[in-house]
Amino acid sequence: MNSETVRTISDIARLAGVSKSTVSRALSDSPLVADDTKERILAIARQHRFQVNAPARRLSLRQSRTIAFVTHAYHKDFSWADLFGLEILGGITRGLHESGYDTLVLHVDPKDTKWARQYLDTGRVDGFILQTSARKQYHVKTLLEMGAPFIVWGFPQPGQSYCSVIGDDLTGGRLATEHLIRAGRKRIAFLGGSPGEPEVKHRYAGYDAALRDAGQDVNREMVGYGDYSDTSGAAVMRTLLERAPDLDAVFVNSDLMAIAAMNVIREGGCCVPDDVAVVGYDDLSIAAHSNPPLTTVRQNVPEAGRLLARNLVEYLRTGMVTNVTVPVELVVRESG
Amino acid sequence: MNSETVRTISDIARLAGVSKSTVSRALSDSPLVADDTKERILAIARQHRFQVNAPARRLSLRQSRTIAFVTHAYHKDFSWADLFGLEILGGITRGLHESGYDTLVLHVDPKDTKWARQYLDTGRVDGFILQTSARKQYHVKTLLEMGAPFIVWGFPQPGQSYCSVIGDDLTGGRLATEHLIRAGRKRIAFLGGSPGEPEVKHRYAGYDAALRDAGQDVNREMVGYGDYSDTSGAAVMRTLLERAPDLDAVFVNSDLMAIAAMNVIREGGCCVPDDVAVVGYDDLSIAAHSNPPLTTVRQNVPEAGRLLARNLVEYLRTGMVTNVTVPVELVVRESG
DNA sequence: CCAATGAATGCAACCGGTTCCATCAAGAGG
DNA sequence: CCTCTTGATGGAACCGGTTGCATTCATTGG
Repeated sequence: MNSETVRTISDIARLAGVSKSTVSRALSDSPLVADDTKERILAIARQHRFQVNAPARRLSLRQSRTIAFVTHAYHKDFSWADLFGLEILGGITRGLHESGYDTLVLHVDPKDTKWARQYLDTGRVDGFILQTSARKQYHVKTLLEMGAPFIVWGFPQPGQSYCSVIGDDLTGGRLATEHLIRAGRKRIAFLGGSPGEPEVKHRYAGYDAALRDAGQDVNREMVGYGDYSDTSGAAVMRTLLERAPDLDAVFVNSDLMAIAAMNVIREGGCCVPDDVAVVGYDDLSIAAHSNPPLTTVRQNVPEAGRLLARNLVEYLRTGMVTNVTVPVELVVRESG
Repeated sequence: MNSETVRTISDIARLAGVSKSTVSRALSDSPLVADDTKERILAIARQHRFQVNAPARRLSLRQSRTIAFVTHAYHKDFSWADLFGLEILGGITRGLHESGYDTLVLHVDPKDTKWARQYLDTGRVDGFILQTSARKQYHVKTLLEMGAPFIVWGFPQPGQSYCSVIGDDLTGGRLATEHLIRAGRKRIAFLGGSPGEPEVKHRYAGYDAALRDAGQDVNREMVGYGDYSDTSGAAVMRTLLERAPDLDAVFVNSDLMAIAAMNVIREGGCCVPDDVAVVGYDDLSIAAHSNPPLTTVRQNVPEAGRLLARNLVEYLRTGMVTNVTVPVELVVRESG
């Protein structure tokens, strides 16, 4: 028995003395095959370490069982600014693997408009997971128009129907701000992500509500916006300190911006958290290892990734559109 | 002209009034097709935004034009300890994309032995890129035995023939150590990666050679080994400081361990670089943003990833085994 | 005892490409 | 003018699966 020659279901069929239809059915555990026949076929398959040919199955079934994780590097290459993407990717690969899907990494140029057709119409992937933030709405629009299956990390546009997973940003903003208020801070700044994003608006709303509840003023000059990256965090933090040198706390919309902000604060001769308390967002793995360790709002990013995967697969199977909000919690460390 | 109905080369053939053989040839720019016919066919294809079906082509050609990036997370999920993997992945996806290949992310359990057959024998991928460090040699052995095409980040085992890309670790160790010597350091410790790895041995050899050239002693108790992760870096740094409290510099085999080591040094009341100078390895993006910014040996990780991709593709095409050493350079920042 | 029923299996078409080989028309050479 | 070559194209098999439909055979009810 030379197992090298057993590559196709026809080979198995020959060995088992049945037709390839029966082998195909046995391998997919069809009830149409008698139990003893099935056993015999599976035994032969195991014995020869048979693996079904993926392209053939994909051609026949017209599905690839592969999902593309769509991202664009913040800079030319992947860098630590893409740490959020890395952590969510880990959850996605796990979730997809659990569902029998493979994960393709797609680095798209934000200006490119053809990537979706190139991967979907060719049958290379069955759907997309969007995490990229720049021009997200534009890409969503394109995908909706072409009827592509996809799921997004972020708030769905009102009036449009598609799958999404998002953190509870309102609660996140509130938790962070209330924590700072409880710690006795009186002049709490807000360093947001990209202005205009619903997520950022919700976090701001939580911040605003917490301040009002505590009877504190909301001060325009204590609010600034970046783009989640560390460099923007540093720049905006500098502006905030110029405009409001007496601020004693800042709620920052990402851990990376928070870490950069802490460096800026220290450069200015202030101490974290004694002079300025800092609360970040996401609770990436790096938050626990920053100096000082970062107090932050945990989104459980890997779990969010897993949900993105499972809900997209569910959508492919049933067409059910899910919009899930994952809970957030405050993780108190030393920065605020 | 309803472009929705144009999905296959047979559709194009009908529209162009030729056979599907001719369309297939025209699409792959075969010289067997007359130029005017080719033009006509390509025009129709463009007009209907035709894309060839990947599974069908893969089935026919028996190649998937997909490469798996094999990794295992350091911890349960991806974390900043996997930053090296993220940056090399960026280069890999770029290199593969340039060669017309897709990138699959494969999270393998280090104990699993079947992953290679599951992806290669099914025709889901054409080859593997190994970056994972735990049990690398074991996986290499398995892949060699099954004749799988692959390329490795790291030193090839002597006597075995397979593709690899690796940094110039000997020079790297020498550059780092010579820099510390020139800065007047007298008691330079070595905090290595996984003991036994050829890369680590070479870096140690460079360290050793530089010390000897400068007439300095090599001291056993000033040498320790971790596993590249930040946690191991912190632990080993603590041990080194216990064994040799008077050390005034340390050459660390990864940026993540170096950053963790700097925190440990500071905890002990010492100052970086005044009391203890630190030189890292890799020059990940995070090195420029640590506190203080890290002096480190740059490997140009994204470019290494790109080389891994291109050389594996080259191997698939020609069977040519390449073993490339990429140059390293010292990047002087503030930590040492 | 025979027809109807249903379970198990086989046949053949199909998924959408690639490519070997045959065919055919036009031009070259004798 | 006829054969030979050459270039362009078509026909059909093939890649390795899945599945609708036909077939076979044993069982069961009338």
